[in-house]
Amino acid sequence: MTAQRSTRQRDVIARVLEGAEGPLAVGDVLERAQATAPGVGIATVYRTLKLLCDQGRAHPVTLDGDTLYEASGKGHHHHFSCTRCGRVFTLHSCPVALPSGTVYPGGFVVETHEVTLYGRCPECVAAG
Amino acid sequence: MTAQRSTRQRDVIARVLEGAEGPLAVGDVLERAQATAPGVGIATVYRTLKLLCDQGRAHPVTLDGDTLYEASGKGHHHHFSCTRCGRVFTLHSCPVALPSGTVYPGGFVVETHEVTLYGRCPECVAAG
DNA sequence: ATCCGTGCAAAACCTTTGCAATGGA
DNA sequence: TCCATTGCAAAGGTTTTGCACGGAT
Repeated sequence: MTAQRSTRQRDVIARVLEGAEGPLAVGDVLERAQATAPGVGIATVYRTLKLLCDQGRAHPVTLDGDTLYEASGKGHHHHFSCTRCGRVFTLHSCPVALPSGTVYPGGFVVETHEVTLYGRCPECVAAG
Repeated sequence: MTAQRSTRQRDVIARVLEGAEGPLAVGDVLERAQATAPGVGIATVYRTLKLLCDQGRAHPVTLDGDTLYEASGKGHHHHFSCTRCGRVFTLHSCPVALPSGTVYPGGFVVETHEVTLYGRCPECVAAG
């Protein structure tokens, strides 16, 4: 077991994920982290994200080919990807009823599921 | 509108996608295309996949961080990823009822959706 | 005969890694 | 003090692009 040190960079990056409105791309994390801690390097962001994922404090979400990261422990949820502005939002209601153990037609035993909705976010709907 | 030419490479690549048992990675497409047309370059595969996607004849699927491609026109379907053997299956029934235009809680206007189920495929269930 | 499409190699990206310097415990 | 962590830059891997040749119309 390696000793973990608490550093300003790690705290800032963890806080960026926790305070986000949805999963963030590495570049977004870097940008937001730099707003609080100028000088943070991209390598640190990658290393810290990997660390947080290994610790189970965050996890990757691949959406539309991009790998995004979000903090764990926010309960069961899904994502909405805006086809106009590209932002990804977290949805707290779930459109499917597939409890673990459900047998899907064809004999597939479902353990978990992921749902992603695509469309216009409220702001983009308002913007026409 | 640019004129489209029919070439051996494009035909072969399109046929590879259409004949696949599920979505394929770029490397798989290259490998299978070369079995029929030796000498096909990776750049042509990328360019042709992009072309087919633009034409709506194929589309990308990102699964577990990898970008895979599959032929279009196989109807509305989703994917089941087996957590034991890693294979991806196509599911022809849909567990969500979200027609285009549905307004989701929060004011999100849904255009399309993607669902991926994870669990044990029939074979892996049988294998214990 | 056009000029689009191809293969090759270089370029552009994204992510990881090596290393000396920094800073937490 | 020790050594994990950092920033930089170089290395790796993947995808895209520039260019001259080949092939479809």
